[in-house]
Amino acid sequence: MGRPPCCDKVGIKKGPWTAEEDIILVSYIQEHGAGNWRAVPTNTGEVSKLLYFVCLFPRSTPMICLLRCSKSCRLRWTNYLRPGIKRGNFTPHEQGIIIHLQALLGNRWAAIASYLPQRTDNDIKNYWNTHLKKKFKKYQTAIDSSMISSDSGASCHEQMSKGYSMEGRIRIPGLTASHSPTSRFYQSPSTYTSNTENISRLLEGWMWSLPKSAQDMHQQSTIIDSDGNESLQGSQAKGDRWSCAAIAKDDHDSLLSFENLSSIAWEKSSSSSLHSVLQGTQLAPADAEAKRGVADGAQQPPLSLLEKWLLDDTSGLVDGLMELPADCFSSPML
DNA sequence: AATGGCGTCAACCGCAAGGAA
DNA sequence: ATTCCTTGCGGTTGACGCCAT
Repeated sequence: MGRPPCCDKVGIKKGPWTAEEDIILVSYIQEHGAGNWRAVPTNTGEVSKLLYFVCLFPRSTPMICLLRCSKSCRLRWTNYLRPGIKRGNFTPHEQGIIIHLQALLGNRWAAIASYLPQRTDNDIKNYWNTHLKKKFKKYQTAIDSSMISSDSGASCHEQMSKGYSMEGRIRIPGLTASHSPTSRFYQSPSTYTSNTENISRLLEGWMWSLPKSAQDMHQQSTIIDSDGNESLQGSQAKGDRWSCAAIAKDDHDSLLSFENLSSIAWEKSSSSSLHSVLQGTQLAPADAEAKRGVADGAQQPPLSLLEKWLLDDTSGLVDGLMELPADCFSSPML
């Protein structure tokens, strides 16, 4: 119980991870797979030596083990380095899911994250705390002040969930229709199984200081986001510290061969949660149809009130309130 | 230009659950 | 049955960047 023993040792580093540490960790996981985190800090010395040997580390880099506790290694992997993680702004649809599930599940971020496999629970938690919670409170206040005489038995949160649920949704036994995830957001875990984007992104940082011809050989791994912008994220921004002169292509390719690693990682991380949620789920015909629509890239249903509101923060609460479902203001007391 | 306030998010902490020995 | 270890989870913190003054 309690903290892993390594965290009590003197010399354990804290604070932001460096690019060197990320590379050591990723290389280690490529070799040994994710898990057995306790062994990571002590066993990464060999990885460090290898990276030094193939000139991926500058000559000045000391050959050391990761000076991180096992827990820190695990978190760094699951929240940042793991393949398949989507970073950047949350889409209105993702926001809608989060608000909807938060209303249902409370602050069970891991459960909520299981409906958004590309997002980590930490990401969702942060996003809720920094963006959505405030928006929601603002909205709640506006509603509360407008429905003094309405049904007081249900909270505004519940009322919103009710309103939000008026559109077709997956029905999951044990969950009411209003509390089910929206089918159009569901993606098969297989979508992420072979996603090595994060790792490639990380490793690409190694190439920054290579001659242009060498960089061109790996140009295809440049990340292009949904808006078509090329991007380099996270630790990669620190990549300019690398002074490696050249890397034999074979060495590089071997380090880039993360297919096995990512498959293992995703078999473990994505199949369990998402499948367990949906296991035993019987889709109503309409919902099954909706799910097929996702696969076909079909037109999405109209945005709910809440989604509209999220899309336009300045749209004015009064307008939004006018669009609330009728039952949101109905009161059995009247 | 300096600085103070605020927002964001990566990382840490403490606890609990589950499994192996 | 108990202990120990690993992993997962949610709350919190602190560093950093942006912006207004």
